[in-house]
Amino acid sequence: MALDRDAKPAEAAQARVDGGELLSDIEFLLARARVRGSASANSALKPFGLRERHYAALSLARGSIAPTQRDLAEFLQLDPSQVVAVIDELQKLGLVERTPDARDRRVNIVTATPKGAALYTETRAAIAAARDELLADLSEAEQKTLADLLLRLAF
Amino acid sequence: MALDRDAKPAEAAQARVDGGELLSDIEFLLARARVRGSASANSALKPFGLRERHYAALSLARGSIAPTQRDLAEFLQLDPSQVVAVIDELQKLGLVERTPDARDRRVNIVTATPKGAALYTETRAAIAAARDELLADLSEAEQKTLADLLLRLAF
DNA sequence: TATTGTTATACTCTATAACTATA
DNA sequence: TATAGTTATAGAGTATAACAATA
Repeated sequence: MALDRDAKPAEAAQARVDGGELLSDIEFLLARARVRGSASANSALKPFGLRERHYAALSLARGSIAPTQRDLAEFLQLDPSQVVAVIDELQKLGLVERTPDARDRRVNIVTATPKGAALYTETRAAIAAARDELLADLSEAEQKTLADLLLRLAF
Repeated sequence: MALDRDAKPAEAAQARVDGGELLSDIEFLLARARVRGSASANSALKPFGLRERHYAALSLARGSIAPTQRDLAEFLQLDPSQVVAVIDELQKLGLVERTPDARDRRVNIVTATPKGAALYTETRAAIAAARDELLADLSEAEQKTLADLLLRLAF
């Protein structure tokens, strides 16, 4: 048996490992925080049969400006071919529609159906509820600060 | 030709798409910021033939407490089988060594070689240089605040 | 000739289960 | 019986190239 090597997994590694420099390494922290964020959102979305990317695409599709698939690819940082798959699935579920642009028939404009808009509202609430737990250690003000800083970093 | 649909890709999507609610969605922002962070770090590491996970493992291996592979798995949130692959590669490059623990011969303790420690210093500087560009829009104080908040979110 | 959406393909990342050697 | 490391495998996620329809 190891001497100081038998504690609970989660905290153990932190106590046992010299994380030193990594713990102030913003890329490492971003990667780790994002894993927690994705897990939180995806777990909230699971009952609805959706994942993060579907939620994000649905959110944009029900916005005030109906996006093209190209717009979705750019904004969501997905390859156009990945957008095809996401929209295929959302369409199969009756949550969005593809409408060819009358002015340029190569273009598909993606809009949420009423069903899609309604489900978006539900899923948004589910994600927000999970988020409360995710961000429990941060005050409201800190959450706001974090979101602001991330927004400036993300774009 | 589209009317308001012809601008440059990057800014275009932001102007053209109603990102509204997503832009205050911390999970979405984390995912996007993390893509930028990983791209920055991986691109800095490319000349050295390493990727983020190798860098992180090397960082821990040259710390004051030599980790076991299990420790690395927990701290880096990698599956033990993935740690095998990472350490295999680092070992093949002569950057780390596996030493069986005398007290428990199942356990491998991972330590950086002098060559590994030296390369770590180099790669760390390369990542820091890339980071300056990544975080150019944030002041020093803001960078510090972001790192602190992420640390609390990440653990 | 260039662009949108699509299909196909491959490569990385992640998750799971089963095996071995040790305990 | 349980654990550390290993192997194998399958599933997501991501990146690239080529194609059809349209501009």
